[in-house]
Amino acid sequence: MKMVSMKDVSAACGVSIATVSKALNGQPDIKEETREYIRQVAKEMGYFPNSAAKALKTNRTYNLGVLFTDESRSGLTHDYFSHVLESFKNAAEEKGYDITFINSCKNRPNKMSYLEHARYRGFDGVVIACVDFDDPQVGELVKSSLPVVTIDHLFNNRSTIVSDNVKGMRDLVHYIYEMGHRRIAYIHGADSTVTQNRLSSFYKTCEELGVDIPPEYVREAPYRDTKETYVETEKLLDLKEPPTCIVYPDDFSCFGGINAISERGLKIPDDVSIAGYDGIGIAMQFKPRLTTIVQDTERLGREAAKKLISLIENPKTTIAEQIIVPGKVFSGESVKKL
Amino acid sequence: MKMVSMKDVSAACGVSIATVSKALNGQPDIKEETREYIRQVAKEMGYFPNSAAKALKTNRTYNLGVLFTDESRSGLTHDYFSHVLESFKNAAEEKGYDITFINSCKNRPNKMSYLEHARYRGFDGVVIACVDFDDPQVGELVKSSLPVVTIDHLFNNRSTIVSDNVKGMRDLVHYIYEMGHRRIAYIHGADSTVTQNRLSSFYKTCEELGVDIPPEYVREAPYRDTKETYVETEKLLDLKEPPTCIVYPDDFSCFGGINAISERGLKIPDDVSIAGYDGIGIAMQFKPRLTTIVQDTERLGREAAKKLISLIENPKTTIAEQIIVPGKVFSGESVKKL
DNA sequence: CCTACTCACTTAATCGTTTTCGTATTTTTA
DNA sequence: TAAAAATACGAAAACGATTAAGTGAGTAGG
Repeated sequence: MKMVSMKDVSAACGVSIATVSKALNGQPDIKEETREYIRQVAKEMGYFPNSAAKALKTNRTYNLGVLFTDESRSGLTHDYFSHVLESFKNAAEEKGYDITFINSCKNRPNKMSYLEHARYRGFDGVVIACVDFDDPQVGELVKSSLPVVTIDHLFNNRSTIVSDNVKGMRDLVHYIYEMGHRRIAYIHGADSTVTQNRLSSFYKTCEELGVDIPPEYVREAPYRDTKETYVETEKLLDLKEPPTCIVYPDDFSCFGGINAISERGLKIPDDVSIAGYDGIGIAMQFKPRLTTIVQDTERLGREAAKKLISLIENPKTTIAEQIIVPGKVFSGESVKKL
Repeated sequence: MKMVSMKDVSAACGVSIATVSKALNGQPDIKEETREYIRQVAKEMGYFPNSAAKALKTNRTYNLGVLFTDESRSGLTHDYFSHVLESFKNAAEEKGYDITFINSCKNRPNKMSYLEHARYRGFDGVVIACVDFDDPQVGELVKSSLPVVTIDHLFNNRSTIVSDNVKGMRDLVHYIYEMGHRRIAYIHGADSTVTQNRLSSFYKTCEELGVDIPPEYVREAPYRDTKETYVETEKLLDLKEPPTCIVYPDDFSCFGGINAISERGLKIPDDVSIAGYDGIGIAMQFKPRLTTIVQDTERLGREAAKKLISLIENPKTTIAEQIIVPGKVFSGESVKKL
């Protein structure tokens, strides 16, 4: 099926191609009735612009690149990031942008770097999340002249949208403290900006509250790994003085802890309290509902899109900044009042 | 930053643009040493093709459109479909295709239909999943001349990849039957092809097995809705002869049932058995692990990509067919041996 | 009535490729 | 050795849009 082009419309209207272009794009030097007529005919003929031709001429694709992979290869199936992406996508679409994935170069037959891929496709801008930020290819992308917004990781001179992990962890610890807990353990995720922020905030808040955290209360398990949290939870429960509350890397990995706890015949929260991080749907619906920090994924995605598009459309006046999106304590039933 | 084009390469090499194009594309009428030289120079100069120009000329974008929305607006955050999409994406990338979302037209400023959007972007093909298949816009897309593959829904003359819901439900019912259950309830999802297949398979299998299903054992709740399954589960438990096993629309919605059951002080599976459908990670890890049908999302996505690309690259020899991907019973601990 | 503007449109170049059709040179064939 | 055929490359026209510059008709001003 042949696409109808401006040429066809111009022929049908008896005007030049330029006139059609201007009429359709709302240029001022076209008489109102001519414009209406052309629009009418174009519509009837089923005309739609050809994005490739438009992009070639204008150097604008109205297409945004999305770099969304992580070491655990969870990609789109990652609860947190899929929500952020969904929101990013909706916000971008509202402004007339489409989104395309920048792919893992290893998959590519002709292997391009992320940056090369972005240039090849002519993305107007790029959003980076959930990746290994130490990857040199990511660095290349960030240092390029493309508009870039990162999520949950700060680069020099770049805009970033971060979930407020410092305040989040702080609020969570405060909540737990106020519920009367003093023996608080934290199984934190693998090393990353996010983890560092949460961890240091955990220590700092505990110190402020005068809560002493023995070294064996702080352990590590990868994000979203129930097997590891299962093991670490066992170790915590085996301590001669076990914690009264355990904070997990994220909601998903909580379930590993829940398994370990209930296998010992212990009840949550009566015998042990637990808390997660993220606010994924299931954790907040399943009884006992999980006490957690709900990250505002909707806003994270929306702000990222807004910032990126602003960077694209008003490069002069848009400043690189860090936008911090607060989360909220969801007080489920998994932390007991002591 | 200026992109280096073939023109630049041709100037640097002292050959014509045509020669550069041919050399880079492996056309046969270029001397081997010239080709090597041009390739070398192009590489050094950091040349990369411009996809828009290429697409304009060849009418091939190596970009696939993905239509992935559903009435509950869960979009990317849908467990099942995000897994299928992830796999589709990986398979497509391996063959050199990128993927771009076809968006919900309501978001578009200049509202295009799905088909118009697909034509505008020049997608080589389109995959459709998780949408309201009765939407006239979807119909328009399916009836168009674009290569189309649908997931979990069959259209005339189109290729589709379906999860084998008939066999899946059959296997699940058989498993439950063999565990000794005779009073089996089924809370099915909202009406759709998927639901119809599962439901009729449920009835048929029960009949074959000589299991009588009283009408009040079959209820409806939307997919992924824990509140509704909670309510329906209560109704089932209130029956004078409650079921010994309840099958839910999907794993996620199972958790609504789990809540209802444990709130009554009943234990799973000792007092009531339950089963889900999907095989989402959490359900299979959390104790008692859920008995469910694991849909082969990896294969669904992969087959969809394979079929779509085949349709694009070998339109003559590729036939429209229905590819049925079987699932597997995951026998967790949520169905008790009676 | 002549000049100077506007207005509304057209001409033509251009974006970066691909591809058809030449054409000049070399190689093969009779 | 002359004609035919193969080889290696170039010129130029597209693809579908945008846009600067140009043009002719109508209007305004003096």
